[in-house]
Amino acid sequence: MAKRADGGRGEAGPAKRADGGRGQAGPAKRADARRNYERLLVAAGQAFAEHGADDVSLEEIARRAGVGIGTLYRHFPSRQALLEAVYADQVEGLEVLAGKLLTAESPGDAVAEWLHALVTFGRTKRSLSAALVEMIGRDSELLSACGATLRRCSTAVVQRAQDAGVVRADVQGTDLLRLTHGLILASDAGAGEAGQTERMLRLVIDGLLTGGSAEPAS
Amino acid sequence: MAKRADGGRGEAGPAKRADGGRGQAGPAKRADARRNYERLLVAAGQAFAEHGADDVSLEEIARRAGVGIGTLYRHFPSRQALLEAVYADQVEGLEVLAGKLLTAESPGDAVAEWLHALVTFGRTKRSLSAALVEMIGRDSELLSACGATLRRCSTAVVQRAQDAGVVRADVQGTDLLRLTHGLILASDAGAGEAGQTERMLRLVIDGLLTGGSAEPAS
DNA sequence: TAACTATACGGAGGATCCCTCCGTTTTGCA
DNA sequence: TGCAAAACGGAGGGATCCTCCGTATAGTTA
Repeated sequence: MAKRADGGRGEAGPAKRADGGRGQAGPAKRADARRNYERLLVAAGQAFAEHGADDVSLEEIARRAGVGIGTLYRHFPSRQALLEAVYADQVEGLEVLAGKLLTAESPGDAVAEWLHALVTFGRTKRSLSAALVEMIGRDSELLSACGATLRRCSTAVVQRAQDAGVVRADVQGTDLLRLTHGLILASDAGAGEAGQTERMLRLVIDGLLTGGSAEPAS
Repeated sequence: MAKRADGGRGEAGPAKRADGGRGQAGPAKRADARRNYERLLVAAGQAFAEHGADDVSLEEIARRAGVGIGTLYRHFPSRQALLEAVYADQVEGLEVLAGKLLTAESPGDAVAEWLHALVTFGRTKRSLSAALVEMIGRDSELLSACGATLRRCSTAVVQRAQDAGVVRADVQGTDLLRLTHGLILASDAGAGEAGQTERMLRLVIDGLLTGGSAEPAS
């Protein structure tokens, strides 16, 4: 537990937002730079999800991404920066997904899919959490901004399903965030076998649907 | 940010309680072993408090304690084990303090001193927290046992002050734990200058005292 | 299309760190 | 005093981190 990272006095600074590669300011990055940036983000996301954010060497991430270690460090000056970027990227991905779900055919299925996405995201986030805790307080603007985004998306998806009458009226968007959070904690505390969370998740979804509150399916 | 510790596949095991050196079972340790054990505990406690539990190399701790790295590893097979031992030791120290406070002259001052101790402890604990999080779920019996001890001590100290009529009756021992917890979070989130927590702490103490609830000192 | 330059790439290398292993030293006891 | 078990201590193998700088490439201009 609590592996990786040493070298110590690396300062790391406020991790200047890492800007990404997409848009915003800057003198426009070169094409290969943007490509490598994306590759690193993907590789890091996978690696973190598999081994935990603290048990992956940056050199392995660079290897997976097919770039040199120097390239990784140019894009992400510190492990923190990479962590933040992965986190922000995933939240952005969720935001995009929410956008699609808001125009999906079935608002009910949209909620289910949204929950699935939240759980998947939450699992990764949890593996990041130990490391993310470190940046709370220092750069918590990023975290709070991402939190706000998630709340907004979740509320919108739920709202639409409620308007369509398929989800109970007394459910709040933020409830989903809490539910998934608890669900993840529960499922990896209870030595859960695979599929365990899947079952619980379905249970939750059934509970959210209108009319499903009287008789729990035995 | 999430430094230290690597080497990877070190397993580390359930960190077999590290037993300490004082009493309990075992074929009685040799004098020098017990002495070095204590030195390491002290050195680790200081080092963790100064640089954070993840930013101190075990070799530095050994150096501070004036022992070889091998000795450190014999006493504490893993960083986790050392962390746990330091934590348990500090809780034990608090327990002893509480015992003394229960026979102190002024029950009111005792509460104040108890709060101070809790804050000091909490600060260290916070620096340990990132690492301790890792062991929650795996070996949470230690944590829950320590938590119970703290609650018990806190309740006793408060109770005595209430019996003496110097602390409001609607205060619970566990309130102090929550208060200090919140106070610490607040003080290192708000870029607090030194003395900031001191001020807040006095404020809290004033609030606990009987009769102090009417006019907040301007 | 060819030449040119700012930008990006890549990985060797120095500095730590972790943890094990084993020869040497110390302690407790007969 | 002599001895064996227990403890000490640090060298060394393996792995990471992060920097530095020569080389390759994308974009641009003639």
